[in-house]
Amino acid sequence: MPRDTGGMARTVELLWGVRTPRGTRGPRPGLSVEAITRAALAIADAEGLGAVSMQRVAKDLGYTTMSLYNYVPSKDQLVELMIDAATPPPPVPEDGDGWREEVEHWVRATWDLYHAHRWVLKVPTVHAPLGPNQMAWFEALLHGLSRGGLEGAEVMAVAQHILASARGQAALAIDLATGEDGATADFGEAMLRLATSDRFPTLHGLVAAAKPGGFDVGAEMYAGLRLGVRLLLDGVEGHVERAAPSRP
Amino acid sequence: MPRDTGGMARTVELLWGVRTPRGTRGPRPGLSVEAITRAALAIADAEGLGAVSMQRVAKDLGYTTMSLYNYVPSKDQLVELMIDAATPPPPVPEDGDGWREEVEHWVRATWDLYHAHRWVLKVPTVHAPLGPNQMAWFEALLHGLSRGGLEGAEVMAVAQHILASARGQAALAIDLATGEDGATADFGEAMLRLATSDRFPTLHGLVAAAKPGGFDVGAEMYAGLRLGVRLLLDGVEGHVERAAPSRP
DNA sequence: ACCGAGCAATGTATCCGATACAGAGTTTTA
DNA sequence: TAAAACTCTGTATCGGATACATTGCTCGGT
Repeated sequence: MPRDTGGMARTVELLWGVRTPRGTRGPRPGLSVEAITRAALAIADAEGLGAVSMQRVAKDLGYTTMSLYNYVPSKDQLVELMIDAATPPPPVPEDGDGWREEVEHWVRATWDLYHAHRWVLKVPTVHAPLGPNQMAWFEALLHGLSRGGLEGAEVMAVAQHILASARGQAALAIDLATGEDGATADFGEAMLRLATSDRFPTLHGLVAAAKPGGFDVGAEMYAGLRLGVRLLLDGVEGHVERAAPSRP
Repeated sequence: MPRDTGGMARTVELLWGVRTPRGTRGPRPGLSVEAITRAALAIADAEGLGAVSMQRVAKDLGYTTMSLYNYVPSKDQLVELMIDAATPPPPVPEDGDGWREEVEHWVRATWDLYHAHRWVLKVPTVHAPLGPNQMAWFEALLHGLSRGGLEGAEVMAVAQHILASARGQAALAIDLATGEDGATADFGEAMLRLATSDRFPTLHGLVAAAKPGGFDVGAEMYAGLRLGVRLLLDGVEGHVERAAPSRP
């Protein structure tokens, strides 16, 4: 259990660069939060989260391990920073797009984002988007959704719903595609052998039906995500119409 | 990076109790996979995943750390076992229930389940439900959904969608409620301060609107989850009707 | 009964990784 | 120009996972 190396206040400070204005004394700093974050991010992108250790980051930067602690209070915080740093500006909605298209583009972009930084999905603790970039990304989703006509709290609920789905599907897809954790390619085999028709009738049926021919897990799962989102948005439309039948 | 302590084959073996029939020789085993799993589970439930170490589990059982490795090839595998062990038999659909009710009950049960074992949401790598209990739980969802009239692959897609949402919402709710990782109660405050109306107009609006009065995060978020699921199921209904308008 | 194969438990040792702490050297400011 | 405020460094501690060698059962075959 990591100690209270600052709590949320500190995290936020770091994420938003509101660093307590350290005096102008002492030697010229050779490092910076940004440099450290960048280095860590590079490692994670290239070799996975497991390869990111304070020692490793420091070595890549040509400094001592402990020097990092002058800028970042703990590794957990560093990971926090990495996540935000991995998040680019959100997709810009195209001019003619309806709100549904805007949302669907967002979903696609999110899918791609997770694929570009698979390690993000391995970070255990997930909280609300705290950093500026994460927040901006989420804001983009809210923007699209809010055009759909939902009431305040509903927008938030549906947004979280979509975010969770995207994340979950991406995580699964990546896990199935990359045979990392031991959940490997021979997954279908095991499924078929284990999901016997007596104990798991529905599952068995589905797996058996899907069996014919190896298939592209990624594409398959993205299609699934897409379908889910579409159905959800259908539901949203219906809901909005029902609530406010006063529309031209 | 944990070595290949068995791969999925081994994992599955363990989860399903298909242990290679170890000869009948040698001293009477004092431990068992089940006992170890139970002990670990108890620790996690009581003190969180962070408190679970091989040393700790062994100590609780009154054995040496290394003796555990006679039964469980690695800690990762143990966690896998814990997750499956934490999953009880799925909710049984009540007789008069329509398929939507069945699904919604499932969602509720899942929500409760995650709350009963918060640590599960902190396990980084998530794969398809592999263990028998996990599989049974998922099967229950598939069962409900399949009654809705979706086509094979669609059932799977929507099921994963729902599972991901439930998991995501629960994770967030728990994270906000439990001030664990540093994301603490003063969350709303920070939100308001950071989500300025110029950079995050929509978010700002929503947060500001929701502000009046502290509120029950848990209830609030469950309502959100529920709404999302309902809208999704609305979408499913529409989709099914559209696809097969031939129904009494 | 007897012996050796096969296995359970132990104890010890290694190898990280995070992070506390105590200098040593560098600027700045009073 | 000395003290203050820092940045880096080096070293040390504290877990945690897990390899390995050892000890001592216990059973199956004689």
